[in-house]
Amino acid sequence: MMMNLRSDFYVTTPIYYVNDNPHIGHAYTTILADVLARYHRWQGQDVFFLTGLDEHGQKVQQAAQGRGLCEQSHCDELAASFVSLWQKLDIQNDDFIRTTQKRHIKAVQKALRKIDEGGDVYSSEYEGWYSVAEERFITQTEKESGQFREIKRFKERNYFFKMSKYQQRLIDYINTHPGFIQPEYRRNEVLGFLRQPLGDLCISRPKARMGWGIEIPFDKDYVTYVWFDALINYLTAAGYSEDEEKLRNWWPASVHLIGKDILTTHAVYWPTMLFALELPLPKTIFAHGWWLIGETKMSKSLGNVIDPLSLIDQYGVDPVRYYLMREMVLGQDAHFTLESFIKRYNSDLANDFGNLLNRVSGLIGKYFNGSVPLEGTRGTPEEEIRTTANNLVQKIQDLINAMRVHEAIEEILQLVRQVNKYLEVQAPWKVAKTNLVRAGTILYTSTEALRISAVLLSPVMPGRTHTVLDILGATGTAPLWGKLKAGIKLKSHEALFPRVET
RNA sequence: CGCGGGGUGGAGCAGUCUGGUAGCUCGUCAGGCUCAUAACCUGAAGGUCGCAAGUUCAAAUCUUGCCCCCGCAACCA
Repeated sequence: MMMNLRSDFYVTTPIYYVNDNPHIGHAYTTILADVLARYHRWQGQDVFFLTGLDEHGQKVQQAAQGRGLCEQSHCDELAASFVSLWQKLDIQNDDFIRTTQKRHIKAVQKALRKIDEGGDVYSSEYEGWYSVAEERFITQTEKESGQFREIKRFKERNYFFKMSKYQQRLIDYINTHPGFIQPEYRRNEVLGFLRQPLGDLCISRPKARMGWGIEIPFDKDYVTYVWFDALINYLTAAGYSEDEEKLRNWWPASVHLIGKDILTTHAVYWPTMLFALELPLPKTIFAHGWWLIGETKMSKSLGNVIDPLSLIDQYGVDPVRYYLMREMVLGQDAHFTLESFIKRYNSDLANDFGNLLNRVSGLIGKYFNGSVPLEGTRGTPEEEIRTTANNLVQKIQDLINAMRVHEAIEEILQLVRQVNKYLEVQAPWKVAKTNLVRAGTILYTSTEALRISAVLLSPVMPGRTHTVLDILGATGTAPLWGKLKAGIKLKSHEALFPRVET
């Protein structure tokens, strides 16, 4: 990974289009960004985590009209629903950009002027098939698909960005920067795409047809088209229009998280735009897969289609964050089912992690009056646990830097399982009857390993891990072996993750 | 032959680059333990590693051919 050449970390989600309410896809990307941001903060880096909304365009205009609202009111309402979801999901973003904000309008117009002055913009008549029903141009293939109504031959003057000019430069860049587009097979897809001659990008819409957008600074009859508007947001928030100092600090972004559907726009349009703007390219563009809800027909007939977000109210936000992060395999699609959620919840969180807390706190309560015992002399089994825990810290950092979140989580759970096994073998409930000092060593070791697991899991489950650390009297401590203080009275508690009976 | 990814015990994945007893989680069965959220621990059953041929002392791993699944293929968030 070549992501961390600097000590700071700028992570973005796509800006979400406000023609509909937020769904699991939005939630997933944003949680992933939040988890990465928290891990990097925890590593001591300065972090800038950006998310936001794309509020311009025809579909927003239509959605607003359909609800009998003006565009801005419609956007404000949906913005509120996104913000409240982020609160519910424990998202700690540093900025929330909306493309209707003044700073963004300034940034887009500045960028348009810049590429125009650079000679990369021209105006031209575009002729093609136009679907009146869809209110957009369609391709020949789409026309032949028969899925579009009221098709007309249509001619329109528009502004174009000379994207084709940068094709070879982009190919060279991708070839010399292996980590730029991830996962690797997405990079190959982009390179495959770039084997065809690249066209130029239409970046305008006449106001007469679509007025809800940012006016083009050199032609008052036009607004800029969605993608040109949207992509610039990553620059706006980094200070492009109003703070050169800030821009130098944060640009280029460390990682743009995106869904696989918007790979081309981010891996082709955006880099060529940045070339034209004479700005460096983001270090990494990472495309993840999609959540499929159940198994289509099967789950429908079983009546199992549920809104994943509704699980938050029932099970809490941490298990939902955990499930989404653990279940999605790098870059691939994942299946969301209630069954797999409960399985994951019970086996990992209730049986392994939560139950370990109950075991150690119960034993310490019984044999040490609730106070953390002295570590004493470590034997071979204790050194094994300690070594695993110490090595785990570095391993987790490496996995996170490599964007392998689900593997990082699995590694932490391996430690938890190892400690459960260790307890079984050492049986402190037997040892305590003859050798209390030795029992103390066993329990200190187990508790300390649990504490380190909780610290390492905290970016994924900030709430419940904080509860664990609070019970152990160890909030804010580092994942270094020995930070757990002997003599601390454990707080009483309920089951951390009550088992879900099925 | 458009480009690319993949096919590993019932399920989901790792291992393939750097050939050499096929690993993890869940599930199933049997036992153990009893501190714990009927949790935990141990053991077992279960795989011709898509098919075929080749290279090699040795192939899931390298080569070739074939079959099947999936993604991408431009202005559509």
